[in-house]
Amino acid sequence: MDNTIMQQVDEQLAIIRRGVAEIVPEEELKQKLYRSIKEKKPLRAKLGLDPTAPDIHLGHTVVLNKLRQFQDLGHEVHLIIGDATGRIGDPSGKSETRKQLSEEEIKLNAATYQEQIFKVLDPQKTIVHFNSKWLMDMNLEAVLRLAGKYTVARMLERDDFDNRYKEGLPIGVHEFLYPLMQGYDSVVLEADIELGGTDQKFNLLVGRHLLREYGYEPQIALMMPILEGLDGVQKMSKSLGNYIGVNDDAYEMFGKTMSISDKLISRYFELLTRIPMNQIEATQAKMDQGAINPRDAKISLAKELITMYHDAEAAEKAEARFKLVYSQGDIPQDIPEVQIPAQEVWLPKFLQENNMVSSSSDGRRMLQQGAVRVDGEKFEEENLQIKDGIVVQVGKRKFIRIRIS
RNA sequence: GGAGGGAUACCCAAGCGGCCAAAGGGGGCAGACUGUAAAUCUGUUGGCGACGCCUUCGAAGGUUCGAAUCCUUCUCCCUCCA
Repeated sequence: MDNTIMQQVDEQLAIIRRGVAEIVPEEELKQKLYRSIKEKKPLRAKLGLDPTAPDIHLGHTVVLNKLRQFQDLGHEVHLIIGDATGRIGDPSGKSETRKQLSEEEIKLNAATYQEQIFKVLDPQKTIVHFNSKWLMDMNLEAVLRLAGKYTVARMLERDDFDNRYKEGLPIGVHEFLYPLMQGYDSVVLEADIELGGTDQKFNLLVGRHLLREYGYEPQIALMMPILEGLDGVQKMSKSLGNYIGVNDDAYEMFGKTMSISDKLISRYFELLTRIPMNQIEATQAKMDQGAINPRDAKISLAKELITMYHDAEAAEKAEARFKLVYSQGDIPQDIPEVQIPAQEVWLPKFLQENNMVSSSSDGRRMLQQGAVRVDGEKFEEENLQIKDGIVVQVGKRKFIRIRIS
């Protein structure tokens, strides 16, 4: 063992370990790193993407950030767009069979996906593959050979299958093939390491198993934690509406970040930014002592995120606007406007038409609950005389400015 | 293939002839408090220019003055047996 190399291994490992949930097995990773440095041969790190949801949010970036670190350490990153697997739909965590996507949809999603992903990854150092290239050409014999590498009992060890099976929910036979296909991708690429969320553990381990079965060195499985959404409890997801999208505008990002739970601050710093760990820990310690207002920590988190996905100037602007609106209760400048004639409007309908409430009944409720303001003053009448430039507000964050047409 | 059980609003779950737009919880939204945080408290949570009307309890029919509730058929799911 060469000590200089060992030192480099430890340095790399320290970076790689940041934020990870689990590395299986870590000892093998060390060996691979050692060999990689010694032979100056980068490791092949793989991430499979299911092109079903074209909008990526910060939850997805947890694993992308990790990949980026691999790139920065000089390793090779292979991105697999699962256009073939997407035809099946990953059964992970699902209680029902997913719908299968058309070729068109997948192409479109894949393009959007890549564009967003390169906000985190270095496109120069990323190799993109479509797994239909090898999966769709497999003949029945090859598929059967692949299927023969795994057993039903082992498939059923998997939590989501197991639960579905126990609860008597249907499991399509084709769904058993999904982890095998994903694992086969690793075989084709001869992956050294595959990344994924903890929910991918089973799939990653199948890949490890298959590499061995096909006579290659098994891949390392590296799992990143699933990021909690804004509520701090449930995982960040689009369908739960508790997410920050990488395409969100700067102000939206700022607002959403400010609304996260305090206990999430350090976690977000750790998993979503490149701020050094010792600095994050120091900030946390100060918050615990009361030396720093958690609000201020959140402001710097928000600015950090905006700088990553937009730029520093946008971050400043977002902060300024935020302070104006919420800390001082003022009405922001750049709010949507509507042109209408000078007249009297019936607010429940008016609010609905401008998407500030979901129905006129809802609008009435808002009025009754004192949630409606006109030019900053609480307004409880149902009818409003339109004047040029007045601002109507519902709740804390919905504004509209009226212009006479 | 046979025998039972189930499907209720965003989710879970009561209701089993009128008092049911449908208990309760979760979630959401709004108000108070704040740091647009958390916790807490309060209100609200189908639609309609509305003290009334319209649509909703898996689907379609039927019984009844009146049905989420009873009957028939159908769809989907579960359990046991083969």
